[in-house]
Amino acid sequence: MMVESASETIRSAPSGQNGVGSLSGQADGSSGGATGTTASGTGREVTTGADSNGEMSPAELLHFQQQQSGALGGASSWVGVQGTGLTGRILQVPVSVAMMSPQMLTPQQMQQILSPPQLQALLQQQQALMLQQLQEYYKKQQEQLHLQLLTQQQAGKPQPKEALGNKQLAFQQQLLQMQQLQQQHLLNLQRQGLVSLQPNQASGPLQTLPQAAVCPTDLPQLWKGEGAPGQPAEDGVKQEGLDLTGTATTATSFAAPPKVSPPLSHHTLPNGQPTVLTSRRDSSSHEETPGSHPLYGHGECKWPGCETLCEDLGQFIKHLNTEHALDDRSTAQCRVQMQVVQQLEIQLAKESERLQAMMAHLHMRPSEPKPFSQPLNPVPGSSSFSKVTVSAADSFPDGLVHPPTSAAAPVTPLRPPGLGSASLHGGGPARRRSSDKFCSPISSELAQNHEFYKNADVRPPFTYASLIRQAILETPDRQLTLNEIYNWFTRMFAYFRRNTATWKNAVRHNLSLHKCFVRVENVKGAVWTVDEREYQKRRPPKMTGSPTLVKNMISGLSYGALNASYQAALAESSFPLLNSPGMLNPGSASSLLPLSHDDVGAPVEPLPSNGSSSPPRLSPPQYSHQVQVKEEPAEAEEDRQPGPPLGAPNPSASGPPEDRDLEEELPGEELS
DNA sequence: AAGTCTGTAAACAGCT
DNA sequence: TAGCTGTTTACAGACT
Repeated sequence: MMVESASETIRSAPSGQNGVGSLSGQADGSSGGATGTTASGTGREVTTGADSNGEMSPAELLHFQQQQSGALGGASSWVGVQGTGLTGRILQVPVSVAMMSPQMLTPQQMQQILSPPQLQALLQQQQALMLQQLQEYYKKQQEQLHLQLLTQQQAGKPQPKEALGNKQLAFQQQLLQMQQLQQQHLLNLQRQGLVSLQPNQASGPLQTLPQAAVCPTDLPQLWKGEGAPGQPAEDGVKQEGLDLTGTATTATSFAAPPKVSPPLSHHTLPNGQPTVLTSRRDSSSHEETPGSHPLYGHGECKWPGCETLCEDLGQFIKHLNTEHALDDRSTAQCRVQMQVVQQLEIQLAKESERLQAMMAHLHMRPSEPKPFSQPLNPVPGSSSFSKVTVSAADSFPDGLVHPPTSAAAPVTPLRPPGLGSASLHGGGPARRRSSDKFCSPISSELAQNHEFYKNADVRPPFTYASLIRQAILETPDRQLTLNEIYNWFTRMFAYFRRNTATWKNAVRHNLSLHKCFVRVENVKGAVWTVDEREYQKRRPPKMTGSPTLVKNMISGLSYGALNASYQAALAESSFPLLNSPGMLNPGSASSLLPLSHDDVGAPVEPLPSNGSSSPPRLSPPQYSHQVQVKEEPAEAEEDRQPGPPLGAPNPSASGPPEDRDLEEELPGEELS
């Protein structure tokens, strides 16, 4: 497994022609990360560690193991947990993505398969799940504590306050140890598969654990508060002005930690359970309405370990004042809750920070920030590619690394295996870009990740030809001047706001080189249009003739990438010329109109309104009919000369006889 | 191994 | 003359 860091790879990159050719290797190398522990191994490790401590009761151990196994249970468990309504706060990563758990795929595969947004969503989901399990566990522990305390009181054997405090202290220690183990497990989960940590980071999480969790030795300090250790915190509570019987004070406000946590991107729910890293929390279950109470929801008391059913708010208030009045028990429970919240906040802050670093490392490796306003420095000699990388975080006011807009959306474009993360790092010629060899439609990808590419210095995983075509097709007239193409590139992709000499030359080169780009002289001067026939034609290998490609497709499907856009692409791929006006109107300018699968879901304007070029779309039956119609001999195919100096570009409308083969193979090709 | 595709660089010509 | 536009050639790397 390669653990070579990205930066090291860049430095060691051979100074080839462009100095970028090696970056694809860098991407692969960085994807592995310092992992090597299987999920099951991690779980065993944690469980064993807890057991060896000897401070976990059998019941607790069993429960903990259940929690662990639930977390390690693989894809079905994940989905199952979500489906059970255990919480609505878990990010809804698509099932297909969730299925790609570390138990099923290698880290490299995960990185290659998952797009940046998917990867982030997956990470967040794991975090959320683990935190949630932690909370669930704490909740159960609090219930036990509650019952324990209740039993003691009902037994008529009131223990001295000190004894009670000591018992709680021990329990607190136990909880914290459990939490540390849980954190270990969480971190291991994160480390083992999805991301690669820098070597100096590899040992970081565990080292930071003691910081994240309150050391048991610190507990007396916490418990001491403003009183003596073990002393019930009643005095302290009163001094803190806490009114446990009040209705306005939440546990959260009470639990404001003495050590202020860093700014967090989370919210703490009224019951003290923080949501994780997202605003997608389920507001339905804990929603605070004007007539509600933070501790009251779903007809029951949300006091930790209580869950007493109350018909209405009034009954709940009564219940709250009677059952949860200011006494030792409530105070102790409050303390526990405070600890829980504090620990979770600390942990969340650390995990959030780590996540940011991970995302930055994986997608927008931070380096010298270069605002877009900075003069571009075209380096004729080329290696500017790998020299400059703008941190995407700089592009966002909140400093967070913003994934593509489809980050957690159920529909995300598949980042095909092999494409990997090469393009993510903006390095090197990303050949075999997705729109050409895989199913991901460029327009769909762009539509979904528009904001991402617009702001992040990430090289789009498409060929120049695909991008040029997309640029042209996005315009109402389906034609652009060279300068307008330039503008589209810079407008749509932050990446192209630099290296102007390089990519502009490439654009010109592609325009001239590919027959699919037709230069048309019109009143505006020279504009470039797309000959869809040529564009489709130029794209081997065909699906029908490439078992390897078929295999790739199947494997791609098996990875659960059958998302909506993909299905749309598949659907349209069955009728690749379905939208081809040229099929309907041979001889017109229609062959320059958008029609390929790439336009699925594209923000493409409706067909031009300038008359002849806006025929209605064909239905599948029509397509089959048009296949025959289009075989009409063409005279203009070879004619790449600019069309008549009219507004309507009309290069070749129907192809030469050899296009028959093309037509027959197109459906399959569309899949590629 | 050969062919193809793609990206990059560069030279060159024509035009404004 | 400089800059832009467009064409062409060459080369390298990845992929089929």
